[in-house]
Amino acid sequence: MQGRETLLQIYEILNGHFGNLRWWPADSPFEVAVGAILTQNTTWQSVERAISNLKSQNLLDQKKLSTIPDDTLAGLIRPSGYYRVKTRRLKAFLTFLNDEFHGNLERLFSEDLWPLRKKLLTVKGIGEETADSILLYAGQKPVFVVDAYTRRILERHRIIAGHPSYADIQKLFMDGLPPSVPLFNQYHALLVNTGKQFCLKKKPLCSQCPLSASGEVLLLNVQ
DNA sequence: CACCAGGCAAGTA
DNA sequence: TACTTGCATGGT
Repeated sequence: MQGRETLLQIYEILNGHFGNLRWWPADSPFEVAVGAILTQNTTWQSVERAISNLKSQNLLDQKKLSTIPDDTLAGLIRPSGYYRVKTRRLKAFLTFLNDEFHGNLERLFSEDLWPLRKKLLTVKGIGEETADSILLYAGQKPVFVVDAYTRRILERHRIIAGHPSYADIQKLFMDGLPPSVPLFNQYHALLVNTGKQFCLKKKPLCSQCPLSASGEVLLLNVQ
């Protein structure tokens, strides 16, 4: 598995195109964690409405959010879609936070990355991407976030073939890059921006994508 | 009208 | 392990 040069090469191309994205704007790590759950299979724009509703009621903290009725919470996060499911998921996370870490995110993030990741994955409603988003963007842990855009971009550019698992793709990046939080943060942001602009499901504007336009050879097959 | 979005869990084979 | 389905609002 070579890849190190290629992955850094891709990063440089995208970074040159988009610049610093300063991603996951939020006022607190707690807001990041809530946003990570709300954004599941949903546009960020929709999530912002939900977050805005919570903020307007001053509910965006661990204590208040865990005590308000499910129906109230559901009504507020409605614009983000799957609002009943996401209500359960938020409550499950808050319960987990209360039970295991005295409701304290600082305490949660004081644990080591991989054991903590494993614990997060036991929470119903927190899967790999959500866990990694929380760990990286809220907890400043050096873990690479893989999402639908990441997979699609890599497939379209034939950097991966077949159907590698989340763990396979994550390993590709983490073996091929230095474990830097700012790097992982910006890289994932770049991939999402690239996906939104050039690699949509129905409109693959690959010819206009910076990766195609660069003329670089980006062939790298995993496995 | 159809299709998609920064997933996940539970069920089935 | 590898599919399939339900969840739901809001934008194109």
